[in-house]
Amino acid sequence: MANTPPPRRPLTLRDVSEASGVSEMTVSRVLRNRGDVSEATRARVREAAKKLGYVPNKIAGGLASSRVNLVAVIIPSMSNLVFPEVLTGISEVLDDTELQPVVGFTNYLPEREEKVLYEMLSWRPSGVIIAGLEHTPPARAMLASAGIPVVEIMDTDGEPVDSMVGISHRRAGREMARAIVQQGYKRIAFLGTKMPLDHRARKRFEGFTEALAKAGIEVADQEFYSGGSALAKGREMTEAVLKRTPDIDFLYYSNDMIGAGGLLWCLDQGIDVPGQIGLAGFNGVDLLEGLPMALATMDARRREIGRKAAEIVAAAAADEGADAGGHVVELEPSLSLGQTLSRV
Amino acid sequence: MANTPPPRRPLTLRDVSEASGVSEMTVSRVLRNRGDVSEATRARVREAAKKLGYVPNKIAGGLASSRVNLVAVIIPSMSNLVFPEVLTGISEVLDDTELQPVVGFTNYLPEREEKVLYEMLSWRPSGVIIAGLEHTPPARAMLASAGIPVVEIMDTDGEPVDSMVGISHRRAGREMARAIVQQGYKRIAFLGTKMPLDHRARKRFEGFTEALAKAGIEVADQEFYSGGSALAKGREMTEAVLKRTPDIDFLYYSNDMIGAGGLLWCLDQGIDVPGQIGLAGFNGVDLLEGLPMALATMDARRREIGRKAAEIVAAAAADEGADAGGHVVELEPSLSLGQTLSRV
DNA sequence: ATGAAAGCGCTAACAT
DNA sequence: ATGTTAGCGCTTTCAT
Repeated sequence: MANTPPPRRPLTLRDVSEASGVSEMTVSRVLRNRGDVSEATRARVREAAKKLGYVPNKIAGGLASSRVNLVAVIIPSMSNLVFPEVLTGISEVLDDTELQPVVGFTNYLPEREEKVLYEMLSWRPSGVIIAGLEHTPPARAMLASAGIPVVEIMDTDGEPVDSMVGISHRRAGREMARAIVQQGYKRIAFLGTKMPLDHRARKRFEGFTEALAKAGIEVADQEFYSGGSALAKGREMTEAVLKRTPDIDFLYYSNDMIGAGGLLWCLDQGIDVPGQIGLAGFNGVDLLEGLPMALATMDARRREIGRKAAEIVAAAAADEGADAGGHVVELEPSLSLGQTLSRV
Repeated sequence: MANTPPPRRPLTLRDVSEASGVSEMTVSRVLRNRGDVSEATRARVREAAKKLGYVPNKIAGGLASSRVNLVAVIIPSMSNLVFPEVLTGISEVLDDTELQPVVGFTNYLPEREEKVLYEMLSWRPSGVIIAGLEHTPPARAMLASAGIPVVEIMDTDGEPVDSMVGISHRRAGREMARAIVQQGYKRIAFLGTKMPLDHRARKRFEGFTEALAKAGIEVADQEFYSGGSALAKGREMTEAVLKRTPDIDFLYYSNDMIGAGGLLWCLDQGIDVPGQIGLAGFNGVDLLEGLPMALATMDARRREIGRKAAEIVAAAAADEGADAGGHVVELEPSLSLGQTLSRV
């Protein structure tokens, strides 16, 4: 058994062609399952390719065909639990296609987003999925003139460049406010991330205060954090708020993790939840099922957002231009009262 | 102000060359900051490129230079909390380089891993970072003959194809067992994921039982799960084990999430932790700081693993072959006793 | 069903 | 400091 010496130069179609005695063109056809090739030569080519350990060069293929099966996915970070879930949705859908996601992170910085987008576009991807509707003017320009499907995700409060898939965070905030008011809570505090650049959190907060205002209620106190362990922060912030404003009867958190921390703290303190104080979070992270009480929350439908966005890109890529784009998919965040918001 | 009509055909270097009256080659030099170009032409080229909205084509560039600044990252999934953290480490390091991570998911399936690897390699990346040391023979062969740095991560119990960065899970299991025995616990249960393909969990379990055996102790009960909300599963499993084997005095969980669920359940039941029953998890997810008690755990140093792996790839990519590869970095998982393992 | 020629958009290598 | 030429490895197009 002669062992093949490891090639220093990566193998090319030519190598397979020579090894199989079939023209490069036909080898290419076999390897891509295109065009008519007799079963006999098919087999010979396959065998040769396998024996050599040939791996096609998509760089060359992409250049020749001007078709690149990459989808650029641009998100703030991986630390925020929601984005891994969106990505899971995206890759579930793309797994059934030829498309491959390529992920870039912006760390919530507009300049970084611009740079990452530029880098991504230079790979000539088949589509772009990008978080949020707020981008720098150059970024918007790049998206608009890229000539590929662009799906802005997470948020639908604004004008998309092309398509958008998400929920209305303003509406989510309003609905939560209404539910809280309806249960008779009056002294309501808001606890969340500092949000200079977290547009979604800001919109939720705006919707929230707006709906409270309609009921003649103002946010009684608020507290913001950044960084650190969310569960621990939730405890700290809750303590701070209740020390400062003891008559608070409801705590609205901008995410479930800090909400869970707050809940644990309240229970530790022997506070009657939801009788004395009600709580609600945001996101519907099922990671948290199993807390002593089910936290009221609103499902942001992250996985579906990922799936829908990927479907739009995949459909457009398959159609090759037949698709006009401009899809708008607004999903409904579903409120779940859990056990911390319903004063039954 | 004449507005440029949106080009249907993507712009090429040639367009910039014509718009600026500078040769394609020099345009290329300017855009890549290579070679000597006078400040004057530099400015003209930059302006033309900007005005046109030119975005370079890396597909063509990659083919011409046979240099592709992508790093293939192959991991099981995004749902397991540890991988987003590894990715964060990787992208922290790569952000300071020309390299871009491209992520592929295997869902813990060896065949999928093989396929994803093949796809990735066909992009001719500058390096591969892949989770685990266990791969199918074809996958190993591809890695070995790819001619690029390969870093296998998470685990160091085995033989790497090239470099590896991780912790010894066997040792992690052993150390946890020793700590538990040292505190005088005797009736010890193991609770974890079903692990036909989770080699790391299996190795931890092996190390764990091995060290217990040395102390003359056998695992008194065990329980496995798959899928579902980890916190909730932790509760259920804990209840099941304690119902079945009431004299258990220690619960070792294969991850912190189920450990946290177990802890919450025990506290609900009024069980004296760690007096009556001790608990420990694995991973050191700081997500969980803020629980009623700090769960004993062992930090798997995920972020550092990501960073180290990325550094190895980045160094090799910079050196261009000067680097022989074959790096082995075994990090020490650090045990933290928390409040659930030290019977002070 | 198979092959030959041309060229995708860039960059390496060599002029000048 | 700038330009010219060739070609990266594949696919498209057109023959046969």
